[in-house]
Amino acid sequence: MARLKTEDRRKNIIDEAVKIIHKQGFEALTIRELAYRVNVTEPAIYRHFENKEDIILSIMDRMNEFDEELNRHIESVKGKERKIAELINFHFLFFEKNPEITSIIFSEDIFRNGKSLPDKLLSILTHRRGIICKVLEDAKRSREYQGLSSCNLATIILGFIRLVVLRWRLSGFAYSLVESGNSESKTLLKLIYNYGKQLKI
Amino acid sequence: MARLKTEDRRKNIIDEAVKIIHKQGFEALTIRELAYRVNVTEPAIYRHFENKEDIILSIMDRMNEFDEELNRHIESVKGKERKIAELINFHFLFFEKNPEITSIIFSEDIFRNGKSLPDKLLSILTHRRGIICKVLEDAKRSREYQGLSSCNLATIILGFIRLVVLRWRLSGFAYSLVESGNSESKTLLKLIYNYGKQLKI
DNA sequence: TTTAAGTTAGTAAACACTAACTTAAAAGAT
DNA sequence: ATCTTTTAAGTTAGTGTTTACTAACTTAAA
Repeated sequence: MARLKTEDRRKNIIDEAVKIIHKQGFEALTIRELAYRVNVTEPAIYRHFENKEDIILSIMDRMNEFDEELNRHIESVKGKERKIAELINFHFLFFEKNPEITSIIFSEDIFRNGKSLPDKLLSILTHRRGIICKVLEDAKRSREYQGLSSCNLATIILGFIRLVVLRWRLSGFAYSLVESGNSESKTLLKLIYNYGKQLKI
Repeated sequence: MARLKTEDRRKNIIDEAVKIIHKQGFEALTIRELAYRVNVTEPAIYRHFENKEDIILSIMDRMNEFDEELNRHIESVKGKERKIAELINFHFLFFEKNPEITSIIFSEDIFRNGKSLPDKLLSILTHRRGIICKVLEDAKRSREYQGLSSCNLATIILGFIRLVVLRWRLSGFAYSLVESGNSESKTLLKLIYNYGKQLKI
């Protein structure tokens, strides 16, 4: 059996764990299934993780992938005009390219049990919301939109994105999220961008 | 042991099942826990339900409670002016009054496994979306709003509501959903209602 | 007396995990 | 470069508990 250093094996295990959740649902994430997918025996898993909760905490850390990309995106649109449209599009692009991560990001019930999972989840979601609010404040400062509360707008935008993604997931990822999502978002963008124009009159 | 007719016992069992999911999460819904809560032994459960999946299908039927109330609400606002605002408020009122049902309605992953669960879920969600679209078409016909696609608007509104409710749930139902939700929805209503006004100019 | 709901006493399988043993790979010695 | 020792990753062989569920028996209610 080819041995991996614990760093690499941990990544290998979490990669497979995410795949299992994505394809079969959280209930299928057993140590047995995981060991099978990783091609080691069950006890080998415990060489790298203390227990199952430890594994799930590491799965949650995968959400950081998204947050990192989100921050990169935010840096890349500084100075651009339609930051909101770009932000929405970024979400759809990212998720379409990484469907597996939607099985973690949009499945709050997975992380409900355990000692430290709920707190960690709340912290992650709060932090991300903060990022979006800041983007919207930036957009507001550069007059991309006016007269609206940034954080309330964040709720509208994020809620919209979540539902569009959920429908895509429930369809079995059966169509292009980017096309469908951006088509639907025209209405939301219309509302936001034209609200500013109306206020100018 | 006081015996109930199967009709009553089934209701008793599903009531308790919903409570378990709400308080402890889906994972806690074992036949053992359920029997304990109902005050019968495990095999007694099987007098009334074929198997666990049968139980879960019946839990899903509880979503009909909401849809029935939704239809009642729709009937009661016919002819009124701000149907959209009323609709959003209805959601928050209903969920605040029935927090347990949010543990079913907003937990798609629960219903992921099993032979018939995913299809049933999709059917329920599609049907409900259809209802909301119709309400919005009605509102459009009575010029409550203009220039927007009803179904895209439904996505925006439903997505918003879902996220507001999710945050309430994650807070441990720690504040008034009606107050908080309606406060946040002012921005969305502003967008929708003012868009119509802008088009008139 | 009959029926149907409830019980006791299991069943097979799965679950998360441990202890002791094995061995591949890295580190150290020559 | 080669050999030896050490380390850490992987294995076999379990453990105790829980899970969904069944068969046969009991009993409340019609």
